[in-house]
Amino acid sequence: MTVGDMTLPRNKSRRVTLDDVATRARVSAVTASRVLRKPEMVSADLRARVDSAVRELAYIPNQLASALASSHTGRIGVIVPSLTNGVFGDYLRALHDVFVPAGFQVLVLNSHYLAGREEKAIATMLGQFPEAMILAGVDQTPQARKSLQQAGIPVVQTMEMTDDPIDINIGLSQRDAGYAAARHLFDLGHRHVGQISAPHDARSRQRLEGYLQACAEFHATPMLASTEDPCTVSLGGILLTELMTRWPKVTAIFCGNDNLALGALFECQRRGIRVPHDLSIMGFNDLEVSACAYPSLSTIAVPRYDMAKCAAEIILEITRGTGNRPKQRRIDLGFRLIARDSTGQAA
Amino acid sequence: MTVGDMTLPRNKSRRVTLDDVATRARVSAVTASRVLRKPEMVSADLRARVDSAVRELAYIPNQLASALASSHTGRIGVIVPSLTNGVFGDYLRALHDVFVPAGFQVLVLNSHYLAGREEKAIATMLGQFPEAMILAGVDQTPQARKSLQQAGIPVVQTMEMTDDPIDINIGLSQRDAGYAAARHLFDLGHRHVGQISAPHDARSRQRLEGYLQACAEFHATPMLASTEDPCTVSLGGILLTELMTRWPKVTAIFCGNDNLALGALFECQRRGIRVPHDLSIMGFNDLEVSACAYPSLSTIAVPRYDMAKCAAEIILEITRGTGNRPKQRRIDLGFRLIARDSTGQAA
DNA sequence: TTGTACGATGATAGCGCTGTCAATTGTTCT
DNA sequence: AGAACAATTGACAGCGCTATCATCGTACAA
Repeated sequence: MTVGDMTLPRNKSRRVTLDDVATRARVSAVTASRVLRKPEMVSADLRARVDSAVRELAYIPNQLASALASSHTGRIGVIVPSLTNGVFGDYLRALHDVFVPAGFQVLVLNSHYLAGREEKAIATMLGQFPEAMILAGVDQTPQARKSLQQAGIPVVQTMEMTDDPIDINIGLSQRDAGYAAARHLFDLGHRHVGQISAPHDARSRQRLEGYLQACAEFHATPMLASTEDPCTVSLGGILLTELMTRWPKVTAIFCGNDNLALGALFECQRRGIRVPHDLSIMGFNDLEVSACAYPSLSTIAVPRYDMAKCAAEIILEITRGTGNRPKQRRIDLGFRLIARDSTGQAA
Repeated sequence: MTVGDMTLPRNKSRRVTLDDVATRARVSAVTASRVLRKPEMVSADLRARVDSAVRELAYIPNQLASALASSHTGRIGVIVPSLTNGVFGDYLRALHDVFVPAGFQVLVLNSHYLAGREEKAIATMLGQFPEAMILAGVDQTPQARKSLQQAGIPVVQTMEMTDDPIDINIGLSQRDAGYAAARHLFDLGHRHVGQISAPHDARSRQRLEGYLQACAEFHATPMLASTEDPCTVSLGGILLTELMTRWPKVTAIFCGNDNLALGALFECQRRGIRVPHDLSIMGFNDLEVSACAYPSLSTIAVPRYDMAKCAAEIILEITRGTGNRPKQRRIDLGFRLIARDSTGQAA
């Protein structure tokens, strides 16, 4: 039997453990552990030995054991209503950009725009002992709120504002943004302004309220088409048709989001409705596609990257820093109206 | 001191543990554990006592400790190159549809189309001790392959086919699909067929090869425009411009994916190029938007939902069933060509 | 030389839970 | 009545890792 054999894992079917690495590097398990966590505390010689043992054995640390022993999971729990919605792409990217370099792991769960699913997702997530939680929206169930508060970790609610945050709240006023979108159309001289939406979440409804407020201010009749179906691009076309059938005089339309706007735009092309000459189309979210559509879509840009980045940085500050919390618990990051070619002066 | 005090967690700042529950219910920790995992093994009396203790203390099991002790995490590791790409929406949905009802938890990590990131993601994931891994693509690094093989868990590579799977392979021939797409254009009589792509992954390159094969068969000159930039809709417009500047005679174009096709379509609208009269556009993936674009986009539909579902079901069979593996390690689920309005006969 | 300080390394004891098997009880059968 | 058995319950020993403190050696001041 060679030395090489001796230092191989004794049990072929067993996973490689830290002890295997330590044995092979002829150091103690503690030292091997230190090489992985605080290399500067170990001499160059041993560090090299351990490093090569790790490589040779293709050792992968057992994070379960590590987390259990250190009561430090290095996990951040994130719950979003949808993974595929372009909005959350930038949002998750920002979280990764901040957390991954800081040595944290981002765990994402999807609530599918359902409060019940969100509550379950929160419970599941808490069972993993995340060091902080980031949520989209502010309408968690009472049960979920209670669990989150008991967990004793930083909790950031994002995407919209609330007067009563669980912990920290970073977002924007969806109502104001909806108002601004509608207002943009009224300011262009339109008096027959419709709205289409697929309101799964409170945020869609708040944007709708903003629209209604603008209608009231301009003494205009609200003209709505909406559905409970999940939001898709083709739905934009369907809702547009529905709206224009009911209110043929519509000259401008505010779409609950850019996907609906895109669907509406295609439907206009299909039906020979010129945009913006015959109909102005306003979107919401400023997805990447909106800028290059033809005509390019006017929309509202929400600071989704910055929102998530801000949330992440605050959590980092609390978690690893001196544990000091931000001065203010509520941060409004605002929004930007982006007027492009799909909206124009009323005839 | 009352009995109530005695049964509260001794340390206020500590999280409630199984021992706290057991103490309060006046049973042993093992029994408390059984009530949670195999209630039928415990008498009704004790079960009730433990249940109420759990509720009163708002006990949340520590999954870390549980997993460490039982070496059964109930987790499925999934690594996708992108979360926002519409393709992976259906894919992840299928995985959830199968795994969540079966009591598994789906952990998703994003490799951002980078082999290095994928290797890291695989390592991270394996550190969580998943009971199976599902990967997109077949081009894992040698190091990653080694780790996966050592892990001794089912590994399913999806989205494309390989002759040398790590374990199980479910997908389709991207090359054949690319060939079919290009062939569709040649069959319509086009002889100047271009291709635009943003080939991050091997799959894009294989589709490109399929295109090149079709070109060779029809004695046509390959006309390519591609970039290393991340794929966006607007990129479709940019690449189309590049292609048509270089080869003005192009009458048909095969786009590496539907996003590029959409961008190309908008660019055509912008420049007054009629689709399909002046230019036929062929996409790939059959995203939701493709069917309702104007004109609707011809494309290749890949069985992304079925692929993931099939992978999930095989894993379930192996993991919980008698451990028997599928008869064949390689499963080709094929693809479908969907001819819509964006492709037409050559003039 | 002796003592002190400090950096590097190791021994030990859990983290919270579950697998295993032993102990206890009650039940049924001969 | 006693044996055999099943149904419950508990004691114990880890899972793989890290926090903590003890130990060792070396360098430096006294």
